[in-house]
Amino acid sequence: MAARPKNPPPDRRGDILDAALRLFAEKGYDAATNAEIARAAGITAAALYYYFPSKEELFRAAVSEHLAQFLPTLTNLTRQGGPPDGGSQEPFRSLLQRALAFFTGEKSQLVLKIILAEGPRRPEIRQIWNEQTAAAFASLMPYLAGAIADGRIRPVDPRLVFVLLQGPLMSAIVLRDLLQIPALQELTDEALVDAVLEVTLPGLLTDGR
Amino acid sequence: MAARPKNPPPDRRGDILDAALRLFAEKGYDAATNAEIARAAGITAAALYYYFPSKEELFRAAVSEHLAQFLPTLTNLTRQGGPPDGGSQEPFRSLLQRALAFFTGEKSQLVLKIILAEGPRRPEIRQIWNEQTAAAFASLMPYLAGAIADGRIRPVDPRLVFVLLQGPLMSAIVLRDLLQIPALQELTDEALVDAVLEVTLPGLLTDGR
DNA sequence: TCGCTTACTGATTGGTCAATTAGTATATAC
DNA sequence: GTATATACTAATTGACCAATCAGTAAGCGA
Repeated sequence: MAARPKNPPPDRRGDILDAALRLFAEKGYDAATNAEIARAAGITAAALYYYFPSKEELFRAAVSEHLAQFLPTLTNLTRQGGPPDGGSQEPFRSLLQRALAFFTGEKSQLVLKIILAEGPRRPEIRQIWNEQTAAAFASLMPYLAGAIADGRIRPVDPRLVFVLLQGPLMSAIVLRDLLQIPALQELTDEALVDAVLEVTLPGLLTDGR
Repeated sequence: MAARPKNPPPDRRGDILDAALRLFAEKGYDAATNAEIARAAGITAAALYYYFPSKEELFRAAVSEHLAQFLPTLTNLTRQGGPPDGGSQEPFRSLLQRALAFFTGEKSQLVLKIILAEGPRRPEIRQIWNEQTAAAFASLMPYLAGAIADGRIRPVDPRLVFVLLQGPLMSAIVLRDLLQIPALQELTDEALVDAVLEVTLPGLLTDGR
């Protein structure tokens, strides 16, 4: 009977998007029902259709708008901590630390679960991912290319540099955190970053190790 | 009306498992229907229940038995190509090449899609993955630990060595192949392996670069 | 205070799907 | 050549779920 709520929450739409992101990540698109999402957001299933035209659109909005929230953090990864300076690993330590801290964050992990689960089978999800991360990628490539042009890091394809540095972080996030492989549980973020800095990075810097 | 088939295929169960793996990978567990799987296997949906007690059990069997097929290949990765010998990158080149070739294989990618999609939300899938890959992991760790004990590679936690070498491969498989990020499409397996050998590996070998 | 808009709820519908059941043609054992 | 087990099919059932719809209480501008 209660139609319009007496003390309305300030951001119902945001609440729905948050609930949807969590449930889509935890149970998958099909297994997460409108009723569950609505209940988690404090409304009924029918009310979802007041804010979104379909479950599909709600899904896309949840992924897209949460990814958009990450954009400033991602593009700022290369802007803070200073430029790579002659042979020093400090700017890279800062970059890797903040990148890893970001991707192990709770919200990020929810988004990553969805991207890994639905991305490979949904072109529109891949497109959202590509559009939203393109800016971050586009700021990282000149950062690396510039360091190469200045002779601070060896002339290696910046995309390879990216994969070499980011790969170990991704491996830890997927294997340790998402798949919870027992043998990797004791790996700390610090040890991982240190290892990349001590093992991989020297192979990239022009002054060797 | 046609009940028992006139010329029965030799491995109906295997056909079902193959069809199930493909459809579960392409569409996800919920979106892949019994009817589709059955049709792809050349039978009706009801006949699935002659071979498997439920859709869940079929799913588990498809993942588990296909993973089991990979086991010999995975454990042999460290046995072929020779042991890591003094400062040479050759054994590692062979190891990385074969590992990457394996994981970019068609069947492997189907399994990987399922593991990445369902693993994070299903403990039983993580368990199957852990059980089946534990043997490969258990053969890799002494391989690396032995090389450390012999002083051929630097004393770095073998789990970190694993993550540093495997991470870039995983990054390529996930970002380039599964998420099809445009900027990474031109990355070849060869260039990737070369980069790991030239950049990351020298940081691990005792004689430096 | 009236009328309109906003922000919902409860009930219903149509469709889909996993699972069950009863039946049947083929092969195999004796 | 009959009996029994094997390997299925067609049809049905029950449950669930996305989406729709009619209604309704609260805010709001004139």
